[in-house]
Amino acid sequence: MINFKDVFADVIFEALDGQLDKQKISMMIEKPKFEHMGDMAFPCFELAKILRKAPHSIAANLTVKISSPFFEKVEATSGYVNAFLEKSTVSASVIRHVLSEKEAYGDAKLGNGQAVTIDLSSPNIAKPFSMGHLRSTVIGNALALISDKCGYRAIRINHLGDWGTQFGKLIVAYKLWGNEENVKRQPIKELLKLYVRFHEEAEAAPGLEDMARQWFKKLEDADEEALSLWKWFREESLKEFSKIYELLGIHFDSTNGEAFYNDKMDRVVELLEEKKLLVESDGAQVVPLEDLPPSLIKKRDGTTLYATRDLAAAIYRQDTYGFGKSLYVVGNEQTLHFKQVFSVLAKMGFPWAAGLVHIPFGMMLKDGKKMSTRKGKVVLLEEVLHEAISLALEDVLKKNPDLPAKEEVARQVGTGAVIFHDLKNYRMNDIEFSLEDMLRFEGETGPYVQYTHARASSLLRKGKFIESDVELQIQDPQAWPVVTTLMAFPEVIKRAFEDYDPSQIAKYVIELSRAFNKYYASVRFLEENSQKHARLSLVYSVTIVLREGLRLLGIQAPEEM
RNA sequence: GUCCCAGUAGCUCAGUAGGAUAGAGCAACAGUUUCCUAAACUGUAGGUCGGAGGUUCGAAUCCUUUCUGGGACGCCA
Repeated sequence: MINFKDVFADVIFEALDGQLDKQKISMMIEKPKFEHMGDMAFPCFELAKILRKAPHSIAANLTVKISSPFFEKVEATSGYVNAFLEKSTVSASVIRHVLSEKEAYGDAKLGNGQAVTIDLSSPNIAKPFSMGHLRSTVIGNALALISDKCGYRAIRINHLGDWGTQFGKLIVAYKLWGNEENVKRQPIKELLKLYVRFHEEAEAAPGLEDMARQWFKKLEDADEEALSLWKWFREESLKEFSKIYELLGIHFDSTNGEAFYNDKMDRVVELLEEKKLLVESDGAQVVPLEDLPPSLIKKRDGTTLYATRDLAAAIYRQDTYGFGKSLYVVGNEQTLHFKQVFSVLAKMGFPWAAGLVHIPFGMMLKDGKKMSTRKGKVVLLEEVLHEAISLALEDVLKKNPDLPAKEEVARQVGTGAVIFHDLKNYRMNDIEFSLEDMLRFEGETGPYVQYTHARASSLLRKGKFIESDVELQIQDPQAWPVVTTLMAFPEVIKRAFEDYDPSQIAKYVIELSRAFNKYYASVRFLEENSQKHARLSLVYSVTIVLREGLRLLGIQAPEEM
């Protein structure tokens, strides 16, 4: 596809006679605010200083010198050179391109097949999968899909929270108040109940905390009873989590959690000692850092900490996957921790440390506050998903009772709503939990985009459109915003990858849907006339790009709903 | 106390490698279906871009300062 921005930059460059380099010109070109100002604009204010002339006269001057078969008109307006693309030529070029590339449209060759590991989801065993974990899961999954689209090879790692003192507490609570049947029936719910009860009772009986510490010690010493309880809790929890992952359509390449690195910690400490980076401080072993607080490697009692574990994990991942980039999709409250870990790895002399990136995100808040597992104040993701799916099913029954596979479509739409709701906003924003917002299917939502896709698909079906009908000469003026939006897709993908920001794709599919729905309202597609094939060719392009955009967010696009 | 993130319409948010008249959605109100999916579309109303300084031809966007909310600051992860 011709890059029309480059074309515009070229003609400006020539008209300017080398007074500004092409790169600079290209950066200055912007999209005008309003449609009546054309498709691309070049502001002349900066030139005014260099040329010592008024911007509007520079613009007028440039305008006269420009001519290109791709522009139907170029005009000078209040200091800008505004270019209007030759609609029929450009439309034909865009549609031809999308339809020949299909779902490969927008593929970028940034990664050259390089591996990128993505640390995502990472729920804690024996704790409910909360709305908070949803964020890491869907953002991470979208980044994985976007990375693949950009020529990387994404490796999804679910770094399970399957180790730590909480298991001591859990074992104590289970031995005191738990029973096997209840745990088997509803593992997470029951384990959470035990966990919450432990904290309640521990307030009055501090001895419980000591027992918990002892049991965790036993676990670390590979005590048989402790270990078998731990394994069992882990398995049951994982079974529960996999239901959610299945609903969301997410899979992992590795579920090696914290426990996996238990036997790899000593080596890290040795390495740090070899490189003379460890220093004693208040009885603990730390690595001092410039501009950052020191990183704690070993506690006073000789045991390791989470920093040690993350160091071990990073080294293991480099050895195993040879990643070029390694992304950690973890909440922004851990920003300092990752800065420290990355900085220690750099001090250790690993050149690949430059490829480590923390992808922080804002919290899911409830009544303006962080949700607390300990007090049992969490919203369970699985319940939200089921709620969303059953609401979607109600809508399907109401609006499209003859639809086959209603349950599957309801699943796609319900989960689509939940995922999209999370991805549509910039990830650093805190999100106030609102079931009502999450289950909304109208306006700027996942179902709105899915609905647009279904509508468009329906036109192709009813119009009996086939590949050989493709016709590129579209004439409707209302089609133009659709075409220009389609044209922007590859840029959006690149930007989303570079900023690690899936919300840009979410915003894009909304924009494309809006443009298409306006078009839809203005034209009768299935009328038999000379325009039918050209119109449906554009509709076909829209379905391809919407489906691909949604796919990159981890959302499916049903053909009917 | 130090550091990080955020503050834009009643609500949720776009817009932040400075540019033209600050945009959507929700909620409110008024419309659109003998017609391809009304989960849609059209219109009305709604703003001192937290405040104050500064840089600039030009600032929601950059700098300084201040207020508010959230978070992090060594033996939890």
